[in-house]
Amino acid sequence: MADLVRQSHLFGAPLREPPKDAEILSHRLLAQGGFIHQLAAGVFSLLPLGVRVHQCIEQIIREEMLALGAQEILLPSLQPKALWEETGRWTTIDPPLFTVKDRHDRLYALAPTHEEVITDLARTYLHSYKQLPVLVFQIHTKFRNEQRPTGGLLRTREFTMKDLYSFHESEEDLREAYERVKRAYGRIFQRCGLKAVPVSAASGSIGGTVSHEFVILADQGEDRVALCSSCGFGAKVEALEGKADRCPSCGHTLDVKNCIEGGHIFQLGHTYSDKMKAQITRADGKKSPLIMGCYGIGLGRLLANVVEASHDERGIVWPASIAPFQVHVLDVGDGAGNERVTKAAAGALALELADEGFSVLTDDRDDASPGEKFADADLIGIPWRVVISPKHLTNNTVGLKRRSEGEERAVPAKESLRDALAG
RNA sequence: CGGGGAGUAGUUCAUCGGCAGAACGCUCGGUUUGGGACCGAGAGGCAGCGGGUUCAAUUCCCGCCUCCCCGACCA
Repeated sequence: MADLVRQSHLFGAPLREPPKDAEILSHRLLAQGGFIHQLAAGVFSLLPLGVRVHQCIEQIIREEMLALGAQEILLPSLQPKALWEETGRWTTIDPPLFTVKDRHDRLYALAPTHEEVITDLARTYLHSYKQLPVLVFQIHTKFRNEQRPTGGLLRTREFTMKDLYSFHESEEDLREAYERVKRAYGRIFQRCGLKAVPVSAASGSIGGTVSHEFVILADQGEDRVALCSSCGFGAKVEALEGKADRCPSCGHTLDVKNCIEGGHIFQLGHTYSDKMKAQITRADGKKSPLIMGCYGIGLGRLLANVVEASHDERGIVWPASIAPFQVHVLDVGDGAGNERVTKAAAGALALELADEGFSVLTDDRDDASPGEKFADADLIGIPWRVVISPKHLTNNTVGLKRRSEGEERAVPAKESLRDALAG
């Protein structure tokens, strides 16, 4: 199935000027590039370009989750008040719940996280140690009633999250799974083109004992992390009780740096299973509470983090693994009446590439000048740019340029182009 | 939730008591074409909402709503 989109019909074209409210760089580039559109404070639509990147991230995460042996589920966002009262979080969770009433005045929470619902399922379906360990995950919408959303996609009130929950017979099993998930998280960020490091963190209103955040080092980050250059220790500054100047592990001086949170994993233990009476029968015939872990990554934030980390003065530079398209085909005339021929050649090439399995965006706009097409291509940030012009047609070449590199080079059309794109 | 700022054309912004403006974008015609081209003609507005002052309010006053920024809190 050919994956080909004509830019003349793209829903959500790049804007000449960024929206005035976009101050954070990733917000500006994503909004100007036509990836996202803001509806309300902290509430965004994903336009086709944004959805394509989002889906690439989803796919990477899904692959890593399945590789862990996790099974995909889909849990409801509407959750009855009574369920949240079992853990006490109906009133204590921070930020406070978004709530809605049905026609009978019954109250529901719009789920900010799914520990209650998954624990309810676990106590229904898990009864024996023989079923354990078991890992389940979903990629789904979360609602968080933040006091102040900021930075475009960096902190929103509605967002897509991958949340994974693990169930174990013992704390030891939990720790083993926790380490496996931690490694998978490292791979996820790496595959998305980000360098993220796991550091000790505070558990907040999720609860539990041990937790780690995956943080992305960034000057404009709103959080602070303390790193030890000597032994590799790292912790969120807020998680360090008292002094954040010396490493609690080896005593070396700590470097405090700005960072952005990319993911958070928790060893929950039996906090939720105690409150919700989720128990299994062990080999010795006795009952014990399920031991749980939970693990989250915000997809929109991850997407924004990639833009923060990978851009230049002209626009976004997508890593190939999550780019909205693989190839951007541009036709450029020279004023000698060749537009029709050039456009036809570009259209044909775009279709061929799409038939061969490349995802292709083709800038077929009649009324856009070459400069405008180049500027938009740089802004959108597709890894490969292929230019068809009368000059290239004459020489039987195409202009090939990597978004991440400097100059365009002429390559012989057809096979050479395939080789270059494949390499 | 405290402090600050802002709501006028699709977008970015002028006008600051007296018939609603520009640039860009959009439509039509023509000329252009390798880094955001040009000429001409057009369409496009309850000036966030509600009240008040005034002969007259986009403009002054009051209330509300919304958005942004800085703080305190979070994937």
